Amino acid sequence: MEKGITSRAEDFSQWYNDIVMRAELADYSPVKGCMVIRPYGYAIWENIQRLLDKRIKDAGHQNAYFPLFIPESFLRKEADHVEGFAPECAVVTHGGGKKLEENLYVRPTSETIMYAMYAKWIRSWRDLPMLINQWANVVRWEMRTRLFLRTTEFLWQEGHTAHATAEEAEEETLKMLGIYKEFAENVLAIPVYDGVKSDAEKFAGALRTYTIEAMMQDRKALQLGTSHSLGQNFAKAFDVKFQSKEGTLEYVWQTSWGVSTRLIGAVVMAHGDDKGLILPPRVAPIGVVIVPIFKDEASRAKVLAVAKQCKEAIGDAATVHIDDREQYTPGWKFNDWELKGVPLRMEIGPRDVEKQQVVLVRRDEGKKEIVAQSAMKGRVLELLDETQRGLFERCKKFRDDNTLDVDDLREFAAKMESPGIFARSHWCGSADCEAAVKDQTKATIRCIPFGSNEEKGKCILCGKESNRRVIFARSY
RNA sequence: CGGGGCGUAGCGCAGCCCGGUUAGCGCACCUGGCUUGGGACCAGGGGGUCGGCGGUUCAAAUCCGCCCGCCCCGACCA
Repeated sequence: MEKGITSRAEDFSQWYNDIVMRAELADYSPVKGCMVIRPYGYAIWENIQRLLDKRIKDAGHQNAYFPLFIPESFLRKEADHVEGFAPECAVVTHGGGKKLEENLYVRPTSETIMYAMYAKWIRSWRDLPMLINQWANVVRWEMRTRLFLRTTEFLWQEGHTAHATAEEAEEETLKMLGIYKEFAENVLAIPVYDGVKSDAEKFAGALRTYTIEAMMQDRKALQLGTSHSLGQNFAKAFDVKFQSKEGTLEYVWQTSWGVSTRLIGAVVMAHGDDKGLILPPRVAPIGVVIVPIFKDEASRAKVLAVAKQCKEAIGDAATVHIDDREQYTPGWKFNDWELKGVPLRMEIGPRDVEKQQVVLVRRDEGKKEIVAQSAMKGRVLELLDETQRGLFERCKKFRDDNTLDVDDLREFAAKMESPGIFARSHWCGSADCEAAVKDQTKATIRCIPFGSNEEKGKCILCGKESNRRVIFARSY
């Protein structure tokens, strides 16, 4: 393995690519714009899936699977939707050597194919709410791709629900956004701003789009997840109706929400350092790596025996890996596991065997700590916990320190350029002002945040009355 | 699609300007030895359509033309 990763300060984009490739999360594929998720990266995704899937199911949803192909006519049924997605779709025109009667679109998202089925399945208010989630791949023919952040094909989950009332659908939309926020903060250790998107940024076909937005270490924003209040737009397009208790025929109110493999990119850019990845313990494929150190066959046997005892003692409380590769020196392994972002390293050498102790080193802080073997398990779990919390706190402080109230456009533009910020600024609500700000500063409205107090002010661009601040940033 | 850069061993590169031994170096890989508390060392070894096609020439990685691919920067986006 080659030494040296581009530093974040030197070139953040290059650093990101170096980490993803060198930590063996993903690799470029023979297909342009597509990536191969390698075993170590996929293990992170599996952890994300497992932990998020539990939350989705606990909230009452069931998993199902719908087809990859969508008839062209389905996509065309909702005007905004087709306008938003059709240009970036892959289209199948031939099958079995023959031209198809109707083109099939490879799903860019599954609203249309799913709601065509909902129309069959929903008859009565008793069938509601319908709460279905799907784990799937989708394809969007993006111009420029970046590993995990934007690839032609990506993996995600998409939840799609149907409700009897607007209120219930709205409640569901916000509930799922809340689950995403809790997941991002407690599992990925990434603090997020939650709020609503401006009309310009909302999902094609939605009434409203809610979002969680995080700050990466280059101070750019990354949208981690969205939850859409679809209203009755799709219900009307797909004729999804139910008979109410009162006997009337009503269109359902719908929601959809999703997060993708982009979350892995977020973890890299939120926590990593110049040595490599730093994984939050809750999603790390390996929580603790034991590096044995020995001089000869005799010490080797003793050290490995103690390593195995430690692994067994920890049991299911954390995932432990013993790195007993013989062709590498301990120093090489230290660097390798730091690159891979394993949150906690345990060193065991002849001295430690002698004194019945182990050496523990947190990945994020790098300080060595000697612990008696008798106290090892408790301390390991404590340190994993502290790492999980520490990563969140560090990330939150960075974000908060770089989130500023800005009321002057010149200052706004200057700070967007360098060092880059989340600007809390007033906005009059007009799409023209929003577009002009983007044009002049490359910053977009990430969200109109929840929980911000009403406050009189003047639009950052036009100076007209505004009654709240919104968050502007440059984004991925 | 516009701008920039790059294609030589698995990876990173030198050689090209100024054509001429057997195409070279570092890392990785294989064998053996010796080592292991922050990226060890020694010896031996395997691996190449020099991105592709065509042209110039006695002779092309090197000069010329066309094509292809990839990466980075913009417009579009989870």
